[in-house]
Amino acid sequence: MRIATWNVNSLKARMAKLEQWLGDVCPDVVCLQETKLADAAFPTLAFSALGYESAHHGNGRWNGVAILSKVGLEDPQPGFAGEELADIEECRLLTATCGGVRVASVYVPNGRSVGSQFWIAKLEWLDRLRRDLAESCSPDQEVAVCGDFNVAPEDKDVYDIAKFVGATHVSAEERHALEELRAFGLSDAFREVYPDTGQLFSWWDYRSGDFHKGRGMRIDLVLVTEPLRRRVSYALIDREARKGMGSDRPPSDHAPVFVDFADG
DNA sequence: ATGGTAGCGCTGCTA
Repeated sequence: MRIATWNVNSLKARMAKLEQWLGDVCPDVVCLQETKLADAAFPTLAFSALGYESAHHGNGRWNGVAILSKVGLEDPQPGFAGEELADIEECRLLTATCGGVRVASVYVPNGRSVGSQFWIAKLEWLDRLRRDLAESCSPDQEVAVCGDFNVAPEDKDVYDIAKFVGATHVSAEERHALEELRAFGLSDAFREVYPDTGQLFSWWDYRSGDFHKGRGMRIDLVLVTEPLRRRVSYALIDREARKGMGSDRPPSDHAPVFVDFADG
């Protein structure tokens, strides 16, 4: 089973690219972030025509998460368990069961700057995700938490840690919150395949030509429980998909990431 | 270089 995650930075702007990519890479399950769509505008039929069931959780201009699946999609849960849909202001979490795996598509708040109210809210959101996971499933189950975490787990996940002094995405508090989430029993599937390799990034700032200068961060993660960790057979950050499609519109600022799991 | 680009949508916010 191939599980992918991609922050598309507007599904409307990226749909043609995504359709091409789905055909090229054939993932079984895809977690999308930053669809920037309301549920009514989500292209369910287009994905259906490509063989994917889908679920979406979005309310328009910002955020928005989705899951596509070729292996079934059951019990979709928008937001945190028990959270009233009407109370959700920012659509950042969607969970569903796909081919026996409990899959979560997550879009962790950016945090903007260390110490800001938005950064504190980011830490609280990560803690809530940790609690939600602990209450709704077990580390013995097959669980994959995939998405844009807006945290680079280690120094080797940024192009030059010296450039990030005092910056968000690398602070001790953010990394601690991610570690606490992982303490549930989650492994960074990408690191099962590339345990030590640096300079492998999933996001580059649009500005200053950072992609072409190799100035990026690895913040898009596939976190899996032990029954899945044992079966990781391959992983890739698809940099090719971060490139444009020739003369038309720009690419997303994120590259898709996928992980392959051997049959259990 | 306290800049820069992209998306949404029409003003400036978010990233």
